[in-house]
Amino acid sequence: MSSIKDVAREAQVSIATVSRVFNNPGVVSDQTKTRVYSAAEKLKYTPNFSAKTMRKSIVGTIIVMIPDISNTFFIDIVHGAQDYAEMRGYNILMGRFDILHFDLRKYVELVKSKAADGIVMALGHNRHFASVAEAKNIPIVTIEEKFMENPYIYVDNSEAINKIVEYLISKGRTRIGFLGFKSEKERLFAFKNSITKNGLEYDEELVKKGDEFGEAVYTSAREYVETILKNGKIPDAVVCASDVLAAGVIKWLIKNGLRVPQDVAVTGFDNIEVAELVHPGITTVEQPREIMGREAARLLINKIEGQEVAKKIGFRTRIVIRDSA
Amino acid sequence: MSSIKDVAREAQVSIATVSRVFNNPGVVSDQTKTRVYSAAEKLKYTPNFSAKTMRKSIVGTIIVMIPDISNTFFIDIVHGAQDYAEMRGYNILMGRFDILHFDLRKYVELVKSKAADGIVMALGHNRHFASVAEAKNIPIVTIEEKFMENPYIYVDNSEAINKIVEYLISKGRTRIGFLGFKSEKERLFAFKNSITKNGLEYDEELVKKGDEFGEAVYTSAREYVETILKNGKIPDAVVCASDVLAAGVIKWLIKNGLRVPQDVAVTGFDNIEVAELVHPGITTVEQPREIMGREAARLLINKIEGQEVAKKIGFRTRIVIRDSA
DNA sequence: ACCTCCCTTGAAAGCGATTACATACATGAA
DNA sequence: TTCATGTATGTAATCGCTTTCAAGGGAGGT
Repeated sequence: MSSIKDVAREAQVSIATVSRVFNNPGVVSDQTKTRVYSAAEKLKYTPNFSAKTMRKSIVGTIIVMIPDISNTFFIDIVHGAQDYAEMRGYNILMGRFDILHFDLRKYVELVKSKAADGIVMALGHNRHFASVAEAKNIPIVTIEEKFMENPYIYVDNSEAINKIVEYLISKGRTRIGFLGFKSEKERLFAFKNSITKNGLEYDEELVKKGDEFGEAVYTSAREYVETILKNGKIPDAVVCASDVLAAGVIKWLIKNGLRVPQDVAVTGFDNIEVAELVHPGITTVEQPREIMGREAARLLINKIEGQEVAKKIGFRTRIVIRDSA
Repeated sequence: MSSIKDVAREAQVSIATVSRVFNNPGVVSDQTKTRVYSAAEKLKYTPNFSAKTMRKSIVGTIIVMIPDISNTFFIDIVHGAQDYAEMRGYNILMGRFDILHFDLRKYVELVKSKAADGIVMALGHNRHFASVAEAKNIPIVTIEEKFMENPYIYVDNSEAINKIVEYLISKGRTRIGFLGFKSEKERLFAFKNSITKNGLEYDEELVKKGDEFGEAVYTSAREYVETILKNGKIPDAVVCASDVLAAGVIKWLIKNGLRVPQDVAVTGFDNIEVAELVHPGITTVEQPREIMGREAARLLINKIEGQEVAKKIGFRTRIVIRDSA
């Protein structure tokens, strides 16, 4: 690889001039610029990234961390962040964390060693990770999670659940069940509130806290269906805290001879691809995932570049009506 | 941020010694080591990444490029690559490309500027991108795609399709249709071969080349179903080149009153989450995605580190039988 | 003709590390 | 005691680039 020195020699100018041609072309004469450009082209010169960032305080790379699950929900967030980051001239370093044994230190280290400038954490429903003392003083933005004093992006889960419940009620459903997550309380809480607020009875037996990730999700859905079948108390609608859960519930209801939505309406949450693909299509809540990713990246980059940023940014959700409810 | 110089001063040693403590601790005395460690701790010293890589020839970052679509297929590949890369001390820089207007240059530039060491491209079925002259002489490994003279990872599509076809035949299906991709010929070709080889008639009217990505996939599936319905020639089985296509076909068949698999069996390809989630579950072909990602990373890192690597590595597929066929 | 001022360019310091080479000291062999 | 050897550490060059400071030279003003 040829360096700035080689180009300088080839163009018969100093290395300072070569540097200027690429970083501050305005100050150098046209004639010199031409010479430098053609020398650079001839030698296939590409400025060395490390050398450059060693002199600058900003690297131009941000880390986006998502849980170690394959879920398009998180991918959209990454995409959104990436689009925005690219616009601002930043690259994305993919971080990944094990939802149960989460070690943030590695990534904090990456930022401290100036391999990256900051971190976006898309946490979903993970409440397991501990605070990391080292994580102080490095730029972090989280999504759907508050982490220390850092800015975060969130959606109004209560409002979303309430919208879903009221939609079901407007369709004449009165015995509404809920399948949520073990480690996420907000949606269940919102569900309970919404049910009582609307004058319905909150029935513990129609409510279950399932698993959030991996194969266990399917199992949770199946168990939920088996339970209500065994209890003989069949709800006329089930609100699920994710589309994957909803798809599972639909599948097992149908397998057991129930019709969706005629016998039981089912709603999801997230509006990922699955919601469109299954039959019947899932009525669900859409969160602006790409935009949330963008905004997280925006906050982070602004923070990295020393600007004041908002403490938090909230987004509203939107109900997507399909055939399942 | 404190630098090696600060630590040296604090520990009353030279910077060379500090560097040795972190890179080659064997040669420095225990006493000195202790002094340096505590000085480093006190000053919260973290070695600067750029400064380090400026002296080394290897950066420790590889780029993994996947199409700009949300598909768990590619995510698993990234995960596999990431696991392996981490083991070897490398980070993953997420690349992303627009499946239609693909510009490799940006990422090639990243490698040339030594922001990363090499590229893994998971191409799926994209045949659109042009060769990039600049991409010569940089370490690249592709998945499911041959790109210039670079090593690649592949699966035996013909064998997979043949296995699926023969499975269907063994279940008594004789009028088998195919829904493939516009830009991928291999699977269609394999299908045609398999059909004739097994003494069945290859019927153009039961074959369609659909879209591969995004919303257009659903449309392709719907159009396929509409076409066969309109023609009045209903196959008793449909082989689809992806699970998403298969899910779409199942959905539209059911909507039109046909039963899956009783009236029409449907098979997919990939074994992504969707195959498990929909009802009926999709019988499909599984590719070892994570392992493919791992192997790609392994080849790439070996190449980066100057070892000889295989020209290509093939994987066999496995049929996953569910209810749709 | 002389002095400013601006435009362009070069020289050199410095970013934070690694590492080849040199040096100092202790140890054991002769 | 002397010398060779090995161990621990320091000195300084170097990686490739940015940036400050200085300087050369032409243009314009007086």
